[in-house]
Amino acid sequence: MPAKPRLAALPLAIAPKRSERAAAPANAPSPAAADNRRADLVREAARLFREKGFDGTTIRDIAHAVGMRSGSPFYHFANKHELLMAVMEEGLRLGLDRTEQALAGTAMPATERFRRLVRTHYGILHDSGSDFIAVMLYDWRSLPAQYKRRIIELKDRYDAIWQRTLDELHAQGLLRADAKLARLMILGAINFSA
Amino acid sequence: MPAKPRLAALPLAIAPKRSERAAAPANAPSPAAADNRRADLVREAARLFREKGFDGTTIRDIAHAVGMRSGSPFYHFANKHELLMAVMEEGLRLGLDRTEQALAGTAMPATERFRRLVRTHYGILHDSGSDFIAVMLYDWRSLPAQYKRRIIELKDRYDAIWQRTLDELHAQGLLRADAKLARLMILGAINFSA
DNA sequence: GTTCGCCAAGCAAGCAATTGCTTGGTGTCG
DNA sequence: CGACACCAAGCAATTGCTTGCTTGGCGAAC
Repeated sequence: MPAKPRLAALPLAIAPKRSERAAAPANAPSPAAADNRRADLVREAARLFREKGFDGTTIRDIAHAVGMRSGSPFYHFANKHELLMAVMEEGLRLGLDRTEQALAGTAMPATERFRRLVRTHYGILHDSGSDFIAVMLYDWRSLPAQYKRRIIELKDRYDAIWQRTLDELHAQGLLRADAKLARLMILGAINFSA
Repeated sequence: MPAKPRLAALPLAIAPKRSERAAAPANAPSPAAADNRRADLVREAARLFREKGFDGTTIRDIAHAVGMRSGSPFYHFANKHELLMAVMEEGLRLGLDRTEQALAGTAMPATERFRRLVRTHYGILHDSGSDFIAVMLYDWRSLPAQYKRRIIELKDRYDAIWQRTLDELHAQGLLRADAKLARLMILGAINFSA
């Protein structure tokens, strides 16, 4: 890492600081195609990060993988770390969606919910195109603290779903161990398969 | 990483390639003090690798941590990757020793052996000064394939101890699941606590 | 309908800093 | 002396990121 380029840090407030709006598509003229490239970047970054790690992957690698030149990704992301965060965010959002969908519909016994949680979590980790979550496990260290907060918020939502089910099992006497510890160990066991 | 300096790759066979003997202490005149600095490097490297990752840690960081200058560690290790390998090797050797010691002495029932294995493995992961194994879990990706072989050999010895005990439990009907899968999940659950 | 201004998107080129590693020398101790 | 352990200085390559400019397409004004 070249660290922060200290001298160039003054924005001068002249340029519109373009990548500012990357998070808010607003009123794009061709909304469908517009965000495709951003999504391409996130997808390829996920693949490469998983394969070679965050530090092992260069911006040039990612740009090249989607047919851009080395500087162009910075149009969509302010810096490399925001790209990493986008990968993790996408992964968690996908995981949350799939999990909620797996539990949706009519009520079901806690044991069945538990079964589905395990199955879905395993699926999320191993399905094609789900490098996103693996990146979270591998490269969590590389995410600056300021970005971690955003991701933790999402992860808490995911953990809460598990916790609710495990608490229920515990209340029914079907789980002897402490529910919180159990969650960590069960998720640990499944995650380790990655 | 500056990647491999391609041009300098030819050894030229002129220099005695000093760090060659790093792996084989052989007949040092003052054996006690001589290897201390090498051990210092390994210990501090382990701490830093665990904290900031292999790529996130520079040779300068490690050197500074033991009171050396940036080039000096290369007297003890041919390159950064060999230092990483030394960390993992040390960790596994320590783990093996502790585990064998925990099981030593008189024969004991498989359930008791299992209990001790779990306890010891947890201890290895969390005791002070045992960053070694954590580095293996975190930075396995960063180890070049040629070095991986050496480490895998040691790791197999460790796995074998577990496998023997789990097989025994399985034979006694005390473990219903497939023993090999069980080992992965149990170790996964414990490792996840790191 | 064509011209004009404008914007999203990306390119080409390069800067500044970092980083692994090398080389030649130096103090020290047996 | 001579080896051991280390330092000082620096090289070559890499890397994140910036800057100024080009291109294609759109809508409004003429």
